Amino acid sequence: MPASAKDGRYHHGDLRAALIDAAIDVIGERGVRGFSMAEASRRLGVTTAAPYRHFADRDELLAEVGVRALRIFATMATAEAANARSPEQRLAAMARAYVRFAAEQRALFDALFISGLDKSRFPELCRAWEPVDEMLLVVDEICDGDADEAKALADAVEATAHGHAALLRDGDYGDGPDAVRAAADMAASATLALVAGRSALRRPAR
Amino acid sequence: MPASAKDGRYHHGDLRAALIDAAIDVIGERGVRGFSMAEASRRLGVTTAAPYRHFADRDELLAEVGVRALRIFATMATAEAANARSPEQRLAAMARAYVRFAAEQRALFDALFISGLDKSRFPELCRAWEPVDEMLLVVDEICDGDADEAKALADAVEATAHGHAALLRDGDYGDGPDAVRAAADMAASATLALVAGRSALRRPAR
DNA sequence: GTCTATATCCCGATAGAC
DNA sequence: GTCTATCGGGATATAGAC
Repeated sequence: MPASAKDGRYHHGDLRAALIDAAIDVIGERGVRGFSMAEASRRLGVTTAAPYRHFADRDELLAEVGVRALRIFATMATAEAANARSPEQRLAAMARAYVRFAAEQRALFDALFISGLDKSRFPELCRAWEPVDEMLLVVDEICDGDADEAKALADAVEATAHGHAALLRDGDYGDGPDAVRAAADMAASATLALVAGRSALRRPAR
Repeated sequence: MPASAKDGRYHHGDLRAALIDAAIDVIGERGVRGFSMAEASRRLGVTTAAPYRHFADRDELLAEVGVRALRIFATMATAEAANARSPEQRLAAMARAYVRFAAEQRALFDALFISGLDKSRFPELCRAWEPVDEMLLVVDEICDGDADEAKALADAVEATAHGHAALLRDGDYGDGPDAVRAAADMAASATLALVAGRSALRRPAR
């Protein structure tokens, strides 16, 4: 991460950081599509040109929001997994956290997944996935010894968690806390089902 | 594909239908974010105000694209499932079709899932899901008699298929035909794993 | 009832002054 | 680093031609 602005001599000590915060606020209130550089600038009392001294374009700011999103998700997942007794339960807890993250940090989830951002443009954002990948290494304990199966299980669990989170975000499960709980439960039990049926992951599927 | 626009002058034969086609073309070439009413109008040789005689706003046109998307997906899934011998294989074929749809009909998938469209605003679009839901009723044959398990399995399979499709679209599995094949295989085998481990779907996940 | 012409407002982005 | 000024473009609204 490039160093942010120095201590505050100007209107904003750290416009760069303030823009990231403002972006999250705006996305939270109006959605990613309602977010604009202009709106963020307005909230911070700077002109619409000011952000471009810190971010090449709108997407670069969104990517920075994405980096923060992944940090927060990793924190949530770690906390959720802390109480789990078995590797299977840890995996299920991660899936649950994925869904809760989509619901509780909607702005961050949206920046990451429905902003239309081309993530490959931002190496920093790619690197931000690493902690998540590392957490998924629990699969090694589950599949002990079988690396192919472990890899397949990790992929399946990630996709399943993502699917539940995305469909929840899309309104497929309804709205409100009940929908979130339901989606989290579904993701967790689907994860356990994948673990239980994991021998099917290695066979050619056709 | 309906008749294209003559450039210029007089009344368009069926601007409404032409706009839907044009929208799909533009999204295919420039992505959902690159799509605008203005661009579609330009391609059809009408003024930027003309589309608003047929669609209240940009989202209403996107929703219409979404309706077509679901029709085409249902066709693809039906075709893919036609050769399957068992209910399990039909379910896996549907998951495979979901992923292939995301890859082969990127414009339609994007209109549906990464346009940021609020689908609940469009009842017609909600209704367009029905054929998909009906196809998922194969789960009843798999879980025979156990309605709760069948419901849980259908939800899990849909989320898993969606997750693989979304992550493929996001570039997580790389690009090109190999990535598509890999993602489709993963979705299919994950589906079979869910079937195999489905007894875990009913138990409280925590 | 369909489209053109026009006009307003907002946004992304850039250039150059302080 | 930020501001002023500015360009190009897109989303709509309205008025009027056919």
